[in-house]
Amino acid sequence: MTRTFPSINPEASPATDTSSRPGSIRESSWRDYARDDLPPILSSALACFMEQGYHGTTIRQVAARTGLSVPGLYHHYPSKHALLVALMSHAMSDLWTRSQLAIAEAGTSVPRQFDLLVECLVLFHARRRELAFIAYGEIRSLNGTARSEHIEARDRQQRLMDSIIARGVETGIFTTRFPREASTAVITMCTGVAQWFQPHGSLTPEELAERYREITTMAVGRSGTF
Amino acid sequence: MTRTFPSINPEASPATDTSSRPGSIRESSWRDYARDDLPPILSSALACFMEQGYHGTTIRQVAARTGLSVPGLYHHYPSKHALLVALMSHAMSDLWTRSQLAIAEAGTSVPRQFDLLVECLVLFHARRRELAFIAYGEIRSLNGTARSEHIEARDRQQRLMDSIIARGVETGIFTTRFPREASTAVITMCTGVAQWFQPHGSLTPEELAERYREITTMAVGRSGTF
DNA sequence: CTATACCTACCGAGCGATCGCTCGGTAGAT
DNA sequence: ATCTACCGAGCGATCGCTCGGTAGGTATAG
Repeated sequence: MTRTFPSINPEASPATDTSSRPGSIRESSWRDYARDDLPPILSSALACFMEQGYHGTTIRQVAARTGLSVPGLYHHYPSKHALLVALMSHAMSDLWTRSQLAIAEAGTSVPRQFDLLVECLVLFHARRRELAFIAYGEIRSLNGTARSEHIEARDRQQRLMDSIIARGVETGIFTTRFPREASTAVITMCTGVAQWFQPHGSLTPEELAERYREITTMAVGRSGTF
Repeated sequence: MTRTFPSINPEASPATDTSSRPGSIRESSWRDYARDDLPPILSSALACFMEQGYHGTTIRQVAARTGLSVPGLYHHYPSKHALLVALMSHAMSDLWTRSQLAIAEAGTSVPRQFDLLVECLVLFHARRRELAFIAYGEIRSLNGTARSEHIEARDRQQRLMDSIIARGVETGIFTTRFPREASTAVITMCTGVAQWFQPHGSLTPEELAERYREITTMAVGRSGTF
């Protein structure tokens, strides 16, 4: 029943190596969005889901976009639902990995943890806009265990922000009277970026992250100078 | 071609009159969500769209939920798409009407306009949670002119907040360095309420509106005392 | 007062199209 | 001989929608 389906070669480009650049021995990898490692079929599925939603997309459209026949597609994924699950879990695990790296880089300073987590969230939802859009908009299209696992991953992400803000309020660094709602508001702001950000707009993801860092900082009421 | 389709009687309940209560001659109507005037068919469609999305919902499900046959439903609405259009335009015009009433009540004070608009937005997205959820999540399911009209209505809502924050920054009442992004952030926060608010949770819509008023006030950097 | 006409508000049955998915293959590499 | 990586054809189910009705109310003519 539980067959393993191989995935199409995730483009093993041997030429460009962005991990080591002259001048910097080790960049923070959670800021790096140079390579998009989505296999071709998932990339096609993502494009279709963006345009028409999960239920509005047919398996034939995904196959045609990839240059495959319908049985050719089913050789790689057992069902239409599996395409959505693969996209969703990829999105949530990628965001979780980046978030943990960002917080690790921040060390023990709570305001710095807050700053880097906001930066991480904004960068992800701007750079992986389509993936994040689907991950937050198609939850109700998930069935069974995949749905509860996705919601658990989302709640875990929320608790990360909750705990940072709660610690900031305890130590008097953040002055907001409503830590829980402020956390929800900050998370909503950052994930909402995926719903309006335009890659060719006037702001780069990095510029937006800096502005959102300042706005969210004011929202939680950080004491001291800016 | 353009037949007019009548709507099912929007419940003419003659008994309860909530508009005039003892002690207050005229309440602000934009805060009143006592009566939900959605016709039965649209109410069924909304429930189905919430559970499975527009494309995931069949016309037979909507009909069965209303207690009608399929042709019976088509007597009232010419197509499945028309159900979505009716829900969308109802949501946007209701929100627009309430927003204008809120700002009118605020008078010429910019901070008060900001406060009441935030309160109006939070109340709407908490009290009309399902309607707002569909209105922001099913835009891509809209076709033709309905889509562009909906987007125009959404942009008009955004400009309302933009102009208030811009005036606040000009007069020095708001100190944010990024009025445009702060406006987007505030709108995203408030509309995002529809994605997580639970009617039977620990906060009433009114309590949440008050907390969000304070959080958004800090986000735009209002000068002076709180 | 009745007869006919016309209206709204529905429904049983079903049409053509399309859906997710599968069967039974083929081509090439190992 | 066996594996991966596909494909042409098509199956049963379901989709949005429609055809040709019926039941009951109201309006007008005789």
